[in-house]
Amino acid sequence: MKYKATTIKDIAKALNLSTSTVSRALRDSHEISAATKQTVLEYAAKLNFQPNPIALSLKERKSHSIGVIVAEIANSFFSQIINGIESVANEKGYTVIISQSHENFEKEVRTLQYLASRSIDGLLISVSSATNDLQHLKSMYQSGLPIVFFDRTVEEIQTHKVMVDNYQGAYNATLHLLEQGFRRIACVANSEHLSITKERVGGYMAALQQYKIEPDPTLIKYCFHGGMLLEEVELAVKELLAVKPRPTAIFATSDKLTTGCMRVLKKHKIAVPAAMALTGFSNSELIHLLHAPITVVQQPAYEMGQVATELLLQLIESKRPVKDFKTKMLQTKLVFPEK
Amino acid sequence: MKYKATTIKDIAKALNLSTSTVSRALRDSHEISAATKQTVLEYAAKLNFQPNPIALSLKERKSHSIGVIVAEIANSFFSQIINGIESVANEKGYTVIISQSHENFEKEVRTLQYLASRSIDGLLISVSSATNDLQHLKSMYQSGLPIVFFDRTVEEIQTHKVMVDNYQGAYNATLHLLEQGFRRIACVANSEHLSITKERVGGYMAALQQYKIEPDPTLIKYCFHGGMLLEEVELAVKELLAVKPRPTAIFATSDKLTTGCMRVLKKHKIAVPAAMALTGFSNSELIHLLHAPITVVQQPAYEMGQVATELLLQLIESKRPVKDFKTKMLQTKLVFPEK
DNA sequence: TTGAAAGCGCTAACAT
DNA sequence: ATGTTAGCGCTTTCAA
Repeated sequence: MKYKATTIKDIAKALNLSTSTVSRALRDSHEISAATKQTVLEYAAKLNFQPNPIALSLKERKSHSIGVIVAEIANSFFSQIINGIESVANEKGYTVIISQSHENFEKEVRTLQYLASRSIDGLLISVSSATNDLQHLKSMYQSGLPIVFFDRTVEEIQTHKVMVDNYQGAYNATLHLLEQGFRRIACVANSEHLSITKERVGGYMAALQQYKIEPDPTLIKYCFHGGMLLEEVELAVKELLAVKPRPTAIFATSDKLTTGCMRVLKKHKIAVPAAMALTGFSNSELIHLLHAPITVVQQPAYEMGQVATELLLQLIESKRPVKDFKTKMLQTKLVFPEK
Repeated sequence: MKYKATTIKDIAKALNLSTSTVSRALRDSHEISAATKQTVLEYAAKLNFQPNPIALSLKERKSHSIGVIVAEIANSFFSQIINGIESVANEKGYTVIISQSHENFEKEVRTLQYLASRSIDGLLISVSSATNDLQHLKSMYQSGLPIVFFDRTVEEIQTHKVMVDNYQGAYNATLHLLEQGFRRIACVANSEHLSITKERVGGYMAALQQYKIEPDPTLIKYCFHGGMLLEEVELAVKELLAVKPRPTAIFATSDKLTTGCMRVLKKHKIAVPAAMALTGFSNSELIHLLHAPITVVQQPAYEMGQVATELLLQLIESKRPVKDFKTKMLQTKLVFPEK
């Protein structure tokens, strides 16, 4: 029951030309007379002719689509990144296919296979918190799929990468707590596998050391599912509350963990910041409306999406194999509560 | 620099068969010997053969992709709907292409054209708050594109529709305010064009009338941009605050408006609910963490996405033109603050 | 300057 | 049961 679009053939027939001539006219070739070109163009415009992208793809062996894998789109940070990705991709004529790993390794592998089966021309990925084995990405990469990592990058694969200065962001946030007088500062971190976790925990520890405080391993809790399961955050916070002497502040290394901690603290009726201060990474637009106004590390998510996409399209459209890979590092911003 | 995938031809050559035989083996045709089928299947599996979806699309004149247009993905309500859409679509082998109108009419028109140019097999849409003219949708529909409307539907186009019982949801929320003793209840509504606006304002008025309160038109404010511009919400709230006697409660008809009102009230240091009660539609997962715990009308967004997609795929895959169109109405839930 | 023909990967009607 | 061929819509040699 689908409408049959006009093809180059229809135009050729109507104008008594060959399909190649019509094609040339539309592609603005030089080997064609101005008059013929004119006729074809006018007729095509009248019929609102649109070249069939699928036929084009088949011919060019390019789908003009790129795949994106994030943990979940219902997360301000990722949805802002996606907006940045789309702004660049659409402008360059690429379709964006968005998939979610839900912080699940098997889902990530399956979703990558799915994207590959849809013939994506390239991939943008922020790996899931459960991803440790990189075989699925390595084999795709080796078979020629251009990949750009953003946010959560991986060491083992040599390609373009875009992230924020996680170390500095975490350092700033922790320093802010220290400057406010907190000394027992705990850290609720994402999965230990992730690049961002190592970098952010590193920044946290550096700030402590700056204040001559020896980082206490019992104050660092890792959440394998990145906060997708509230229970794991609850467990982490509970354990922290049991540590003696009790920590007085928490630094959470991701959006989901920041709001997760908030949720748990509220549930246990622990006032923020009176009984427990809280700060963390977050790009939520509702952050200033939360019952406890907290300071957060904000990432230039939109920009990160744009930069990553530009790099990917460069890879895709490059004639020769690219060997010079860039790692772009953007700056975070410490955002204080609106008074 | 893209990897060249194995094709049916490669297999045929290697096995000394014709492409049609290989094709038949892979498609599990009956007109083929078990032995040959076996050989082909094994070889194909070894090479990890994946049929080229683009070639298939060209052949079948189907892209196996569906377009989705929502106001913005960085909105819990919509991202939950998208999750529902993807769950059904992917299972049935369809790719979902997500686009955002950002509540802008021109963007919606452009994005629809873009989707059409990508040969989508069908469209799921919640129209933008700025959409009044439906020509773009009508002409697509008339030329044969299957469309299912969800959330914000339109009267003029006869097709499947999925939404919640907006009237009842609004009625319940307003009634809740009335039961708490509020009598001067204002309404901050979305664009007047939208189906959801009419229905929700209708439910709001019905609840008032139930309490023998004559709805006061000066207490109803419409936001053309659906709250995308905080200024319009601020203006609405300011105007409401100037009305004498001043309203004591606000019912907001959408997610963006509910949080928008909250933001404005906070900015103007108006305590919620002491100085102004607030309730409204919202699917935000952070709603219970807000500084003022509010009651909200929650929609079964995930389910809405699933139902809409099932209906759309039905339309797409139907052999004969469908004439019997369904309008599915789901129920909302009034969610109270966690104590 | 234009047309004819091949080919991208696959399926299916038509031979054999 | 298997092969040959045409064709989906388009671009691009190669001929004229």
